[in-house]
Amino acid sequence: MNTGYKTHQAGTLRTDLIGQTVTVAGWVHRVRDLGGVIFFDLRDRSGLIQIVADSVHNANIHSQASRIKSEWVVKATGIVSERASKNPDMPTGDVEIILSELVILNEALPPVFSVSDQSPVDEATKLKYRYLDLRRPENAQKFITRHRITSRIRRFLDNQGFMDIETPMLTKSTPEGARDYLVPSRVHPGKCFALPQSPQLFKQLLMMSGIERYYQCVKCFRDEDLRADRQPEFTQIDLEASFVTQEDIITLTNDIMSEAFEAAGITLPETISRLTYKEAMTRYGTDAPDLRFGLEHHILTDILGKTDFAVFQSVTESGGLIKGLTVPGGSTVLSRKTIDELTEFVKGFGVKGLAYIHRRSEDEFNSPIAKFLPDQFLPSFAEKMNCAPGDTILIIADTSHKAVHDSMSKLRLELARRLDLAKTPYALTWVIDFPLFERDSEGNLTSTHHPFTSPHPEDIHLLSTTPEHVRAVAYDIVLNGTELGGGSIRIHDSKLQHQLFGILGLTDADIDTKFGFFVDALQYGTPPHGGLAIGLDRLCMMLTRSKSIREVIAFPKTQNASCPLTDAPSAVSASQLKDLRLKLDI
RNA sequence: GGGGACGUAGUUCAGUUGGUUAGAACGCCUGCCUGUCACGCAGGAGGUCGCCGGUUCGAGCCCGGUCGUCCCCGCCA
Repeated sequence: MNTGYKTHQAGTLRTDLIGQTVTVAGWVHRVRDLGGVIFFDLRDRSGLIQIVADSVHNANIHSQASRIKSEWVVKATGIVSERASKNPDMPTGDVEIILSELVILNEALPPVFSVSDQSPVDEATKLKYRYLDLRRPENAQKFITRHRITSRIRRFLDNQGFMDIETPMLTKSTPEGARDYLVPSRVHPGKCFALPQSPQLFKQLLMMSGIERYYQCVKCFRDEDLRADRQPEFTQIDLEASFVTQEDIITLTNDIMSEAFEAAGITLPETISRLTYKEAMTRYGTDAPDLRFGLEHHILTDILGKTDFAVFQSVTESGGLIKGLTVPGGSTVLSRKTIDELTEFVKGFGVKGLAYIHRRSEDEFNSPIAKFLPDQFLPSFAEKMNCAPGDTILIIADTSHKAVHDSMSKLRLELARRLDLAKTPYALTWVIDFPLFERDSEGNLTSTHHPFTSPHPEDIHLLSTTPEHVRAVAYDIVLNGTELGGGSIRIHDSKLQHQLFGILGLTDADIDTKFGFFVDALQYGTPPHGGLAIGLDRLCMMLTRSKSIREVIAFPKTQNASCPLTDAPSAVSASQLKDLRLKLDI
């Protein structure tokens, strides 16, 4: 980057430039004033270079350099020289610039917090001065990585024949799904646009438009509560293709993952495994399992339901579920206190308790429920559970299957965290064969994925009889227990789409108001099509080993969805409200 | 909507059972210092203990409320 201000990037200077005169420009990172000689590190996006001003060698330049302070913006010219004492910790540590000309481009207030070290800062302060926070090299590096990932994926999709097409940000509110961010229309008093939760309908319309392959790195908006991995506005790598099968999308996405991991300098796991939804729920209790460690669940309803333990009996008789898992080395690692803590932990997910069986040695077991179990039951049970001497079996039983899956899933993660079991840094898996529908809290059928997802061809005959048994051609990709992305093959037949809306309880009038334009379009020659969306922020978060999604978003929101830097959202003027014909009721 | 943690100097934190003048490190200011790289040394400035109210002879500390930040549950097709 050779510009009017600089001949070189600070972090790129090496011994091959010794003897050359260079000009660099950037921020004063850190000053070490020894009196007669001043060292400072100049920082630009590329890194740091040490600059030295010597009072004997050049008294004038030394006196100029004595003024500078942290975060001043300067332009420095001098000869690249080999250092007398090299610094092996710096990429540029073999050389330094002997300062011959210094231009102070801008002075700066002392930074509110240190840019030159990585000391923690309160989140609100950090975000209020995000431009200082982003100067920290470790933080800036995340955006360099994010940029590399994004541009690699774009280039890959370009090469695969995908076209980048923009879709509207001002669009129609859809009542299903997350809460919409609304934008009132001035021209249409009382009516609102919604910001898109995803470009779902538009990308399908693009397939109907004959585009065949579409992608976009696109902002999506959901007005729901935040989490460490959730922001109200986030970016998806959204793609859709015509004349494709589930297998095509999975293969393509595996290649995208390969590109992304490589761009981040991380070796992609050798295998990207596949689980059906049913397997995932049985073995891990969740549709987004973390496969970096074992601790697989076993379903024990049949085995333990017939024992004399009253809890297991009553749970089984009322159609409940019993699950267990084996903790290697548990009888030493899981103290009484730890088990009590874990019991409290699982109670938070709606179950009443946690049973344990320590296998102290080959045939010595220790468990409060042992007395309810038949003679000679434990050794064979332990074999079935892969419970070796020294291991522990943990068991949860409840009438609510969901509570058992939930609590066992969270227990599995908690155990892995406490015992540091995740030895593989990354584990990717596909989860396929999702159910097409699930029941909401009132018992009504709702779409698991979204209402445009194609039913599994083998299950279409079940639509009218037992819809909850219908599988969808829907697939999620899961990285370390986090859902990274998901998609489906869509319905391209308007009659089937109509039938599905009907099963979801939509009347013809509902369909017409909400999706009329879409159902219309389906009838004009829709190709078979399908696609997927990858959460780019989450992907970058995981590939940069960040603790929060905020670290890979340049200007993120706080947990209450506000921005300390701009103070958004903020009150608007009476005249703005008047233009929109809005009256506040607060 | 709910549960939990936190809020003290510019920054990060300590602050004992409620008791005289609230401390440390880094940063900042002044001076000294020619090979540092977290430079070093000496000195100095810097506080509405988030805010409001209460209890008390007395509150950074106890109680209530409120605001802010984080984590989680609900929510996120």
